Amino acid sequence: MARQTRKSTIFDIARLSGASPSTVSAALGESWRERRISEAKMQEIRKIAAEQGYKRNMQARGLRLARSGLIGMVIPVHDNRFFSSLVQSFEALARERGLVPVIACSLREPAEERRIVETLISYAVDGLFIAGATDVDTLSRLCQQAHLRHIFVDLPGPGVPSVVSDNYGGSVALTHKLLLDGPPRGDGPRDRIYFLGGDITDHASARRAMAFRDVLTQAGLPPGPDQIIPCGYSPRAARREIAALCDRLGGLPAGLFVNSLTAFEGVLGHFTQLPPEAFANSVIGCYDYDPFAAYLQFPVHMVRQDAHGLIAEAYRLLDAPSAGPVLSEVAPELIAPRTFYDDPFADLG
Amino acid sequence: MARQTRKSTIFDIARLSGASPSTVSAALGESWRERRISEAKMQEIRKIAAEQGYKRNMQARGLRLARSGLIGMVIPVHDNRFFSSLVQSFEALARERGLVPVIACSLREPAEERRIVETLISYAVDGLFIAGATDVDTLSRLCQQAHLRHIFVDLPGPGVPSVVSDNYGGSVALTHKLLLDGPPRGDGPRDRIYFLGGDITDHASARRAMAFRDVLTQAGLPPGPDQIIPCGYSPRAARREIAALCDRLGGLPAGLFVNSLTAFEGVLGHFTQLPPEAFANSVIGCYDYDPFAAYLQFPVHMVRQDAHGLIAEAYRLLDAPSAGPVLSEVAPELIAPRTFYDDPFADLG
DNA sequence: AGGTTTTGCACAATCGATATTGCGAATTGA
DNA sequence: TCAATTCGCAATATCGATTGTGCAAAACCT
Repeated sequence: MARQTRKSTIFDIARLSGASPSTVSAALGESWRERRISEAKMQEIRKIAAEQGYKRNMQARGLRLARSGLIGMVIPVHDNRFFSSLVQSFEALARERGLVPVIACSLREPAEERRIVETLISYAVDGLFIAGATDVDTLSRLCQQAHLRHIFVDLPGPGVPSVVSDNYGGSVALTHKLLLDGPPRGDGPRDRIYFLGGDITDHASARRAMAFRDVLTQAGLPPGPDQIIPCGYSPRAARREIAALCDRLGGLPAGLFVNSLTAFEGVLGHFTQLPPEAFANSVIGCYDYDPFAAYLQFPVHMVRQDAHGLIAEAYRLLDAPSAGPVLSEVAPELIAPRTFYDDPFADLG
Repeated sequence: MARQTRKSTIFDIARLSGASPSTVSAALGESWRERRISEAKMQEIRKIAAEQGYKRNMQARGLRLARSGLIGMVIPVHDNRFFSSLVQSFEALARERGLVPVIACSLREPAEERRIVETLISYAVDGLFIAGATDVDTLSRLCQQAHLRHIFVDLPGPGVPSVVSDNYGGSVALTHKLLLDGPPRGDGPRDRIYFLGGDITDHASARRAMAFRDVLTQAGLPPGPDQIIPCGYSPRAARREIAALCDRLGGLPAGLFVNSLTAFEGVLGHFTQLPPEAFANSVIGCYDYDPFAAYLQFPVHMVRQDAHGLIAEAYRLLDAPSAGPVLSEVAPELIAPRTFYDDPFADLG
């Protein structure tokens, strides 16, 4: 609390306590025992440090130790339930380990992803989680050059420990639901099920689309190429595409598999302009869960990815240098329409 | 790209280029001109550095310069549309300034808030945004001791630059809506409007509750003490309270003002167990906006806080050392039920 | 030509914390 | 009682980048 104009350093504490800087350093850290600082001295130094409001300079410490106490995470966007849930768990577990989380979002821009990773390397982060990255190869190369332990989440990296959802399994379950819950179908275009959103070149979307195709094919309803519309993750593009589709079909299709919450936002933007009865003969599903989206005017089947499980597994892989599988899959959960998932980790705000 | 086992430093680049470390430092930074490094040498050094995959050590740099290039933000939770929108804008604007955002969430725990701020001070962040903090006085004192520029967002700090929503105005508008859109009311308990959620001891909730009270009083319907239920921000508590209320009233009240998205999540948890017709004679409003919440089975009036505006204003105050008002208010926007707010800043994922 | 300024860079100090080493004094052992 | 440990701490080097200072050589001036 002392009235000082400069932040105090171990040298100030050393002067005030009559000890040497190295003793102060040891006394304030974990190592005072093995450095043979007497308990009395340790207590005294800590008392003075507390009085002075001393806080150790993590830059100096990090420079000396060649590590920072920071742990980084790259995500595409923040304001999306899936990614913000990932972040929420990432933070909690980081804090548990005494690490300080640094989160950056790339807006899915490869150049931005690169810059972020380079920056985090500059700050000597002790580990890096990369979620939903587009240019995984480059990022992984950067990290390896810097000897930085890193884990890919949601989208797997090349030969690098990765944790992803069981996208195939989740998509199989969701597609089944859409088939079974839908109205009895003939073979007109409006009787089909459509897959909308996502980028088919990324692993997650590719797996989901593959499952979608497989289930439909098995059911004797092999999808045509127009039934898969990977229009990216932008709400706007999704809105445009669903509007165009409804135009073509003269109404909603029998089933719609929306491949992300962001795309679903766009879809919703279109739906707001339709009368309630427009949904009567459609079943909607969305890969990813949002508690509000689960209770819309029309029933929505949702797939809830286990964000906490993904992150917990990612930390596990980060700790085990090379044990365990390179690609770890975590099962998602199919949430029935109008079901409130009572997330134990969400009851905190 | 060189095959090296250690991260390269300016000394390595110096050796390779035949220049001195100080020259390398200048050549790689902005100051090469004023330090009279010839353009040829500068180019040569940069080329070598690029080849070596050199990245400067921000800890060393930060230690020397007494600043870090980091900018911190404390929020209560991530997986909440309001805060994740704040974070999204915070990040974008930080990146624009060449700063690296460090975000930490406190789960509204005063002790955690303190630890976070202390930690960020240890890392010498160049500025700090504190959003939705509970123990503002302590946090502000910590920052002032460390000579750390800081701004309170959402909840104002004591005599410190703060940016908040016009909570009173927003609440007046929302309460009006609930009054006007509701069914014609008698004077039974189910004809009243209730205010649910939030912590009345914090500035935002207090202002909103005051506006709620004022509007009802002006309308000749002064609220009883039971009509304001500040049960905090936990979904679970809100769920419990709304269930209890419905029990007492024998159904939903004529109007419900839900004072945060997290509380609304809990309310929804209860609503999922009610039949659709239960909402027939009720009007629901929620302070804060979520695109999915805007399109639930029943109409919901929402107040969308201008997250981007709040953050932009906060950066402005952070830059202007003491100019401008200490408390800056940003107007929120009332969003009609089933309206899709097309956020230009959200169309990125 | 001889002095002055400018150019282009090297040297050394510095930021704050930590780990290794060293060195008296206290303690132990025989 | 004297050597051998052990104890408790101080000195010192180090992490990597930046900045003030110094010093030759080149350029300029009269």
